[in-house]
Amino acid sequence: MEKTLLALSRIPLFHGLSREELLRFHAIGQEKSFARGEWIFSDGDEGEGFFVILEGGVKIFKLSPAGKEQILHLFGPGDSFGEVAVFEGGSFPANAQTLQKTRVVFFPRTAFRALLRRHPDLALKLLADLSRKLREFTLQIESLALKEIPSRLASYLLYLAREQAGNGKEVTLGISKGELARLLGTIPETLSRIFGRLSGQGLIRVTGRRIALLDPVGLEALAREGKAP
Amino acid sequence: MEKTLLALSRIPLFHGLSREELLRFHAIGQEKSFARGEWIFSDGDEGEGFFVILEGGVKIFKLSPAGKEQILHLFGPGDSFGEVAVFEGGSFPANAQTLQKTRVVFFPRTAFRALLRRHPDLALKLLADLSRKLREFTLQIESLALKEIPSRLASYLLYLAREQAGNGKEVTLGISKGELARLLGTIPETLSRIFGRLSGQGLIRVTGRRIALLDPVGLEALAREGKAP
DNA sequence: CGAATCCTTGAGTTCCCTCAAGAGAAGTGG
DNA sequence: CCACTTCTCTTGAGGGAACTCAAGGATTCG
Repeated sequence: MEKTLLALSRIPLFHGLSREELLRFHAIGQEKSFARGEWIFSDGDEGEGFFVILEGGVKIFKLSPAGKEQILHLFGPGDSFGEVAVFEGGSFPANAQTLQKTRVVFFPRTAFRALLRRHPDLALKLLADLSRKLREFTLQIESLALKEIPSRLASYLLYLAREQAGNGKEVTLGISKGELARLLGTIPETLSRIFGRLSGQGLIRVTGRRIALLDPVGLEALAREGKAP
Repeated sequence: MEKTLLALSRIPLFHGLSREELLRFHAIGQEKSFARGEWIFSDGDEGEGFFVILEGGVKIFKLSPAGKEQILHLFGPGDSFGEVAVFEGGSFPANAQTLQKTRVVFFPRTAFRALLRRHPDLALKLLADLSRKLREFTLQIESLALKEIPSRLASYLLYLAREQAGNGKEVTLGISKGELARLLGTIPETLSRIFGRLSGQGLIRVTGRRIALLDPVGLEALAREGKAP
């Protein structure tokens, strides 16, 4: 349908493609819709292709056998996920679940790879895309291994402030505090205590999902703190 | 020199290239040598290109301001590293240091990208390469966030057993126990205690850098253990 | 307005780290 | 080959950050 074609043209991955090229990708893409909280795929599933988000939000996460969750990525419109299974190994390396009502385009592995061979520019864009994800993972590993939780939270708040530039030093969490805990590698109880502690120190003020960054300099210092050797 | 050309042909990334194609990559590659413990690049450095290891070993790692180290990758002959800076962002996302005397080939960013456009097969190989690294990172994040240290160690020992297949359930650490601690996200003291505990439980026997896996089934169970929700 | 979810707060525990010191292994030079 | 330094590893005692368990408040939503 035409609607999807227009949507595809707005996806960064496909920027710069001619209308004709776009049509080829449109021809192999399949639009799919998911309700809030639906599973798109599970860790270890055979990956028959990858996804590009048109609308909504998706979390990519790992689960421990006992059910503890670690969020790896939060993705929104224009982001792609599941590429790993297309280019290597064949199985998805984590779980994917929607955070809201979500529309995606699914690109089947074989058809996409065949098309990719004839579009070196797109291959370079995908290389950049995977590289960005690798870079984000290095930051997440650094966060998990080398920072304490208050420092991880400060880093995340400053990251949000950069994303939501111009909000006058106030950021809005796009996710619940429970999800945020699972993104930062902790649990809601601990996160709640740390919100309280940082508020007590005058670094932030918490009003529901809105966080006022009262002392950006102090937060920067906290974000930079790391564990001892 | 001819020697490097032969070495290039043995690198998985360049498998399947014709002699002529190989010569083009050989033409832009620069061989470099490093002594043991030398820094190849630092976190945040401008990345003018990437590296392929001919001989030796390299660790990629992050440092906290206080000097705590987290190893992200250990690479050996045939492995490449530093690609992230070639395709996105321009700076290296972590530090790289040799573990032994090491020879590498350096491919300058611009020349490599230009060449890559004309070799879609190589682009697909690089996509597979980056995808494998993304998959490994998901495992490492899972390990750091969802497993306790004994479980991380068991996972690593079983991973080594798979790599060093056929050694009759005995593996050899390719790195010092100190490095292993920094790979698993802990410190030598803790690792030493856990080696002791697992030995006491009859799961392993430690003789210097050689570890006998006395109870693979028990180790599998330990490796699968995860933190509670 | 009640149910369900999300969040907060408290008390107790645990895993792992810090600090400190000694034992062992490995490489160096006489 | 042996004393030497140097690096690596082990062991002990103590402390702290974060987790578990439990229950009460606050939102949200039908």
